[in-house]
Amino acid sequence: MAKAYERIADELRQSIRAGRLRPGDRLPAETRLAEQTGRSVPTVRDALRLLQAEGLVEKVHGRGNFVRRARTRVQRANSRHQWEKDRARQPAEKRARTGVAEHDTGLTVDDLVFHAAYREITANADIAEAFGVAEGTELIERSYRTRYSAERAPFNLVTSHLVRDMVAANPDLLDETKEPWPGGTWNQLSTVGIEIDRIEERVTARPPTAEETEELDLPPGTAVVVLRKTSFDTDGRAVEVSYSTLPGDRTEMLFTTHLERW
Amino acid sequence: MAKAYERIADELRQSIRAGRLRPGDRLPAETRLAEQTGRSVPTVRDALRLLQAEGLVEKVHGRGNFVRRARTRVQRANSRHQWEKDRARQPAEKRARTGVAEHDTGLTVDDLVFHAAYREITANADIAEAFGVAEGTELIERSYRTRYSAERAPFNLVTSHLVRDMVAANPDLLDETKEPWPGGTWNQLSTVGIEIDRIEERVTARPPTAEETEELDLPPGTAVVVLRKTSFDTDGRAVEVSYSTLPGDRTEMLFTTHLERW
DNA sequence: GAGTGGTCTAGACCACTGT
DNA sequence: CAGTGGTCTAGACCACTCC
Repeated sequence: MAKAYERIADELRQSIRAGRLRPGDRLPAETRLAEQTGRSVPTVRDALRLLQAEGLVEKVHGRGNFVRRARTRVQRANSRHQWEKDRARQPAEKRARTGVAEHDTGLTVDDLVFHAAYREITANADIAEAFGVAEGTELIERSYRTRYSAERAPFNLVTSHLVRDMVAANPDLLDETKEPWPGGTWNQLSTVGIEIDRIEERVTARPPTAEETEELDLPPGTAVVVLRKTSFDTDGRAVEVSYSTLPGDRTEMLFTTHLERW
Repeated sequence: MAKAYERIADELRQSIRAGRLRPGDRLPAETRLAEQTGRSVPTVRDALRLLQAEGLVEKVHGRGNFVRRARTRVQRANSRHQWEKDRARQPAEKRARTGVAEHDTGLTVDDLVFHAAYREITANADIAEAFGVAEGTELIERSYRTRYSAERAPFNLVTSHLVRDMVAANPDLLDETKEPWPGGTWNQLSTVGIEIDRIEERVTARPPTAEETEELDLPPGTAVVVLRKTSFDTDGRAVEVSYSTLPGDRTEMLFTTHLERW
């Protein structure tokens, strides 16, 4: 004997899968569903919460419960790294025209809004290990936010770290008012003689913290994807460590691996 | 004025972050928390649900609510592909000794339990496009499950597709009783003259379906990571398409990208 | 203002865990 | 068995949306 809220959820789930309820349609009001099923409103709400967690239903306060539409996805391919590397040595005029975010989304600079902030911090154990330096080493921490002009919430939160001594030869790199920098980090590093040779990216998914839910405007039940990127120069030294927090429901990552021939 | 359940959640969250409640500790009973905070039990339960969605609290029926411990992670690196390719041409005795799952987990074949099942299906639009063949083309669909011997639930669900005509030259590839095949798919394909040259992996995260929650024994609020892998041979032809469903809270993926030198 | 979902109460009863 | 969380009820009142 199944639980009441599961049976209600099953019925609605089937209506959605069978197309009797289509994306964007409003479900019957909670009080109405309670009458129809002969259950109390809280029990109906338990069923709707289940469907919300599955991404099938979206609750909108004051308007109703809706069958969820697929959201536009942002693709991010590791081929972007070679592209960024190539772009870093283009003339300044060409570098300014498009950034890696536009490369990923296929949009122009006018469709996107950036925000950058710099801070000086010291390395914690985790970052120190990634860079292979002592804990407490001085770092530049740069935080980036990117969003569509048309939307309120950013689609990523990026925190990037550089070792201060490694980049201090070019004082402009310590100055946030120079953002956005044409050609981005890759060009910045090239001004102090650093060439990037290899990128390691670690991808995990986890539930969002309360702060991330707020800032990325995540619907309940959506996970965030955390991408930790380490860039190594031609000497095998880690030169940049960054963390990207991405909304799990609208991010697709594409990684291509080339193999040695037999 | 914050909502009651949020205030209760904040208090508990702070106790956990400050270390007054440590991983594995039991929280006060729900009735007890209701008394302490002067709220009803359902309101306390709303607070606990919030913390559960954040991965901070684990609810155990009949025992209590607990501060969640970090779970053991399974790492999966794209260096596994070169490793698998190399292994495919080792002698059979060497191939049998260890598989790619052991390579990822660092365990031996005795720690892991496999289950394989074959089916013959026809290509839907999505898979047909990936293979570059017509819809309705005959495919072999193979489903794999892997779990730790000590645990009930598998840590992945894998569905792999091959075009039937491409592999029919070796009838053993159509026979599920030959599993586990020493050297895996890579060796299987080499028996019909296929060498894999390039791998594309698409990673997304999404809420689990009701079936996946059941089969992977996922705690509520945990996302699944879906990895869609396409293998291309030396002629650039797609020869295998597979979908892996992984529990988001215990999977880390590592991708290394090598770049051209300046 | 009418209709919607969001918060909260007070309590009954069931299901699971450990002793 | 005692103690825990899980399900469910019946309803009050608030907050939001749209007309």
